[in-house]
Amino acid sequence: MVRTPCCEKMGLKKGSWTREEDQILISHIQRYGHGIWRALPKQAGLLRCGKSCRLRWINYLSPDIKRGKFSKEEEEIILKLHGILGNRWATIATRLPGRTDNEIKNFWHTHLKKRLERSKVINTYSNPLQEAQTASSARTLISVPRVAVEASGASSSRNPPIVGLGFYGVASSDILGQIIGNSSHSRQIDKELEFRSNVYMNSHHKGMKM
DNA sequence: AAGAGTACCAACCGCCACTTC
DNA sequence: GGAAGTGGCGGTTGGTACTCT
Repeated sequence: MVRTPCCEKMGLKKGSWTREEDQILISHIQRYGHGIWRALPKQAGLLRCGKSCRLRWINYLSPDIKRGKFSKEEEEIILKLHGILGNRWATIATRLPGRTDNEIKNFWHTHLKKRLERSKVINTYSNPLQEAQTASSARTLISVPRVAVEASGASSSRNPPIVGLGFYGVASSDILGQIIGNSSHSRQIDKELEFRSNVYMNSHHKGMKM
């Protein structure tokens, strides 16, 4: 299918947003709502493409957004959910009110990823045998269902097979088996992941209260 | 003081899923 | 059923601020 370009390149502004542009966007959305994003810039009198407006609003201008540093608790939630869900920033963001997928993604790449890598290195040096055993057992659990899922067409660039070690190995024998047998694969995998992250969040909150 | 290297984050791009006709 | 339009997502980039030498 041939797609029309997101925006006509001619005359549309790119790069950082100015205060004036922000104000125009905010007041337009407050007055009329965003409606169809692609039509919004023209209606609001902005020389931006709809996508750019949407991103700006969702990630920075929306009143629901919580700015500032991530708390320890938030960090922990991101780490755990990333272990379960992989790079599904949007799904992870739904568990962190006020945080956007972009913010979480940036935070992951600039802080948590490095920290995780560092701790991995430390663990490897401190206990290489255990590391090797863990990796090997993880492969055993993961390899079979992953191959099957891929062969069945359940994986895609949007929903790649999950490589996080969280619950995936546990899921391999029962639920994934059922999923592989069905036709609407990725949705079910999503639901499964959704469920598991909910389970985590519930247990996490219970744990926090204790 | 200044240049180089690094960290951070806002924004863009391309792709895919969903909806509408 | 399929083409076309739109929204949303994740990966990546580019600019700026900060730190180090």
